[in-house]
Amino acid sequence: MKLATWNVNSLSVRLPQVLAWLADNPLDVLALQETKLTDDKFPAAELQTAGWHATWFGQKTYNGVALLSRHPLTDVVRNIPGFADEQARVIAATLGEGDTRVRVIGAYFPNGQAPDSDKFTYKMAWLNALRTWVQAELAAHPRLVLMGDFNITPDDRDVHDPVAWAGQIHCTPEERTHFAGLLALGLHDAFRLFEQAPKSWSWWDYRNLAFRKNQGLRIDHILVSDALRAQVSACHIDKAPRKNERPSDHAPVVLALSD
DNA sequence: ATGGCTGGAGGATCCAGA
Repeated sequence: MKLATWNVNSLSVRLPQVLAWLADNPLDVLALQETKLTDDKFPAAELQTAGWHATWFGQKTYNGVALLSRHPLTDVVRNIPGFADEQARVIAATLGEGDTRVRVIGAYFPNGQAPDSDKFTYKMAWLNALRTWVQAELAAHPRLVLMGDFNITPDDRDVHDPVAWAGQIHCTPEERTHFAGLLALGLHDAFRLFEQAPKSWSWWDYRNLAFRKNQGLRIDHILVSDALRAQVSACHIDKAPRKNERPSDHAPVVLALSD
């Protein structure tokens, strides 16, 4: 079974690239972030033609998340229950049935803009709500994957220039403490279960030739629960779509689970 | 060059992203 997450920075712009990438990279489930589409504009028909089930949750201009799946998805939850939020950032669903079913949560974590901003305060509140809810989800669904654009670098290995980024958004101690708090629930950063090349990023700024110079951050993550950890056989970042014409600024992260 | 692309909204620039 293969799962992936990809912040596409507008699904209407990137749908052809998503379909092309999926044709070359067979998956069971893909979590999308920043679809930037209201629900009536979601390209369900095109995806269905390509053989994908989908569930989606979006809004105008900003945010928006979706799950694409080769198999039906059930028990869909949109956003964090009990956390009033104008912004469409979370979609969860269950794949399969019986003892091998997997709960999948796709999330677009708040950016936070700057550590002294109101948006950072919102990011902290959102992260608190997320942790409480994920803890409950884990209790109900031990086989769980939490993946998406976390907008957090877990540590300095995930930052191309840790000195310049020290204390900046994505790299503050507060954000990293929240990331560690998710791991403390019994989740594992799948990428770090394996030896990885140094300077592995999932995002590169559009400006400054950042991709060509490989100046980026690792902010897109796949966390797997204790119950799934033994089945994780690979996790990698696929840089190929970042080389496309008119690319997303994020690359997909891919997880393989053995049967 | 001290925020240098990109997408969306709207119809010129501005907001937001990370």
